[in-house]
Amino acid sequence: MTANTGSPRSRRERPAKPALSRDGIVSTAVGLMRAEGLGRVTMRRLAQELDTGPASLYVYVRNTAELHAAILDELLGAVDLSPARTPGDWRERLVRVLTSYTEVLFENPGLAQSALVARPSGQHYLDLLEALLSLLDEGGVPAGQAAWAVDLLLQHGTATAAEHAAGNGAGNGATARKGEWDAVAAALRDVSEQTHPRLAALGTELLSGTGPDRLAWGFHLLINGTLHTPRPDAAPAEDRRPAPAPTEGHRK
Amino acid sequence: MTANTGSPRSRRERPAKPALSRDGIVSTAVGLMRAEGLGRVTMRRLAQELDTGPASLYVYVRNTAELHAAILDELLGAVDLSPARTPGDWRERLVRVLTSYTEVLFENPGLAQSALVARPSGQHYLDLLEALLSLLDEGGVPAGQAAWAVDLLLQHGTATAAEHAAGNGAGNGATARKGEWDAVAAALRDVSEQTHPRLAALGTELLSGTGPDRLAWGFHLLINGTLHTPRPDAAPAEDRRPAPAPTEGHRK
DNA sequence: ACCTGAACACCGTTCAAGT
DNA sequence: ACCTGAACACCGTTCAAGT
Repeated sequence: MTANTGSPRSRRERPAKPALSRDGIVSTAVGLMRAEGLGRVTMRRLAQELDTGPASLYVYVRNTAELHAAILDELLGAVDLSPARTPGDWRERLVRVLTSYTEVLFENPGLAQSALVARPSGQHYLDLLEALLSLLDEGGVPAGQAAWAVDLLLQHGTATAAEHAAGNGAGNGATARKGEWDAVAAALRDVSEQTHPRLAALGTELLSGTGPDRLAWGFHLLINGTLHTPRPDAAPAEDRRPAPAPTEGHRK
Repeated sequence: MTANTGSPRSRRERPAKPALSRDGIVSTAVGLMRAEGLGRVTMRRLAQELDTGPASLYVYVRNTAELHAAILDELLGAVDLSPARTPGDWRERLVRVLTSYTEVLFENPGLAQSALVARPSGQHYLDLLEALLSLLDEGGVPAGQAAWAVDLLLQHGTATAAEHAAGNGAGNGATARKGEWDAVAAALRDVSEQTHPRLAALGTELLSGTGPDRLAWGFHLLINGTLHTPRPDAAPAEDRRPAPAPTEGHRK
């Protein structure tokens, strides 16, 4: 109801300068990112897009990190959570959700980098957490382990996506990364059998496998590890229940 | 022998401007970082420190990412690899090495952030890889799994350290992070039992535990997971050896 | 060759002042 | 209150020109 303020006199081209609001700023930021890449989503460029000065944005957003987190939460709306509610092997479904999450970040590795530092805390992020916890519960993972494991699972996806960032968005990505990759590959090739026997034996095995294969392997490894690793604070003996009675569907 | 060039006439204060070299640049960068934080290790500031213009640095360093990677490799010299060569439980020793790695990065979270994108490939990094592989081998982890697991283990340490970065080095860190953390905590507190039952049930359990406890738990989880997760490409049936004959010391 | 001055095209954030 | 012009204090990288 308080939406259409302002006079009917519009400013030339733009479809009437919209009033500033946090949501408006974030959604303009998302659009700008889709159009020009994260590297161009700066306070100054964003302000320009909103036809104002950079200082105005600071009324709604604390800093650039918070802006990035808000953008990310918006993007997380595209994560496919449906596997959490369909039948089938819970591990496979869990990996599907996590892969979807990672794919979203892969499209903007720069955001993944930000996500490690400034976590989102919006609606979509909470939905994602809930879906993951629900799948872990279905798999019979004890609640305490699940609570800590979610972080690890998301961390793996986030970090893997972040690894593909280079510079901050614009085109130079591929070239720069090739340089870095070759550096590691070259270092491994030139390694001495005397000083680094195991490295020499494994050779390029360290860099083998496709991205998706390694990502999925990592998720499976984390899931298996979770099932096999009780928390260090697993309650003092006196307070521990007899046997943590496996939840329905334990180990399938 | 080619070291002391230049005339004896020194420039006022500085102990005679040293000739530029990649090593000199990197070690000056390390010093600058120790003195003023990673946020001040910029091409311009570094050039100033070396008494030259920023353009000169590009003769020796491709870009800022490569500079950061070189700095990191230098710092990795401080990682304690001795547990790889002492007796005792291999898992504990493995975790000790990984913890030492993470601690080095914790002192400069900004570098951890860089490390995800621009991996080091220098001497110290190779030494670290060799030590980790040697411990995994001692634990009877099949070579293929070990080759992939190393990345995951280091990724966990790197990402955990990177999470503590804020801004890019200078003081504002603590304050900024507190804001972010509170945001997640607040979001979790206000979650609805109807829409997010599991989140509501777990509550602050998700954020429980000390940093070191969670870090170590993560490492143990990864190690356990590695032992329980064969690689997807584990060789076609025809080419597979009868039974991967456990290496010496399998499962201790 | 190796080195660099100067320029190009930008940044985040703050604050005093306006409406 | 909400908004902003202008300033402060910086950036990475390139390139033509010097030695």
